[in-house]
Amino acid sequence: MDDKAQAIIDAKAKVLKSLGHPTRLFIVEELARGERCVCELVKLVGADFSTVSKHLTLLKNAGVVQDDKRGQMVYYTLKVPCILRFMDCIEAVIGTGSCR
Amino acid sequence: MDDKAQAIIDAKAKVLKSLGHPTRLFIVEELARGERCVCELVKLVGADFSTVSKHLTLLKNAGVVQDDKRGQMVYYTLKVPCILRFMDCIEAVIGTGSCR
DNA sequence: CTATTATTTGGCTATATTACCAAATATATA
DNA sequence: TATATATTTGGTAATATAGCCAAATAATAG
Repeated sequence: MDDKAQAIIDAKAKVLKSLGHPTRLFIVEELARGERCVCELVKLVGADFSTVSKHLTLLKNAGVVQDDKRGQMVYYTLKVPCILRFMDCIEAVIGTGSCR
Repeated sequence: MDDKAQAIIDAKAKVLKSLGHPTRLFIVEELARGERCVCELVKLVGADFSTVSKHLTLLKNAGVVQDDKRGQMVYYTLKVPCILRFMDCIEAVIGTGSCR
């Protein structure tokens, strides 16, 4: 397998891995219903603020969510709603395809 | 969140997590092309026999692949081909939905 | 039965992940 | 400015993961 193919596999795996944790998957499914601030997610998840924040950072780094700071709150939204339709969309997440 | 909802999230996360490793994702994509024995996958992956075997066991436990021993060889196949269309199919993987 | 091939399992080490607490930062309000 | 709220960052300990080697199993060939 060449470097490029390997890089694509790695990127896809990273996205999948980011979704492969109960808390993060829960967050993604919650965000599928609309944007949420960190504080709302903290309440829903029931974990420490810092824990939720780190999960969100990881999801952001994977390209799954994006944040928007308004005032003192940070609102997160699903960057790729199609992630709920999924494998079809992994290519789009990593920018090598389109999301239908 | 009640226990049942949590169990569903956990199961989905387990599937996603199983796919969230480059080697395992590679294996899944290779199996999408047809069944392969462990020895073939070992050659393709380029890792130790035991390493590949463990990845396969993990994928099997996640419900993503199934094995079939014929003679001295064990052939693996994708249990849910729709995993390549994906999120749509996660429900099917854990038996709570259908795969189109 | 012995040797060979295919695969899994056990053991071990290095690395990564997760979660919490405490501290730092940023913004808004009194 | 002092204070409160929202969030992130740093530190740390417990747990989980990944990969290799060696040994155990299973099936086949001779």
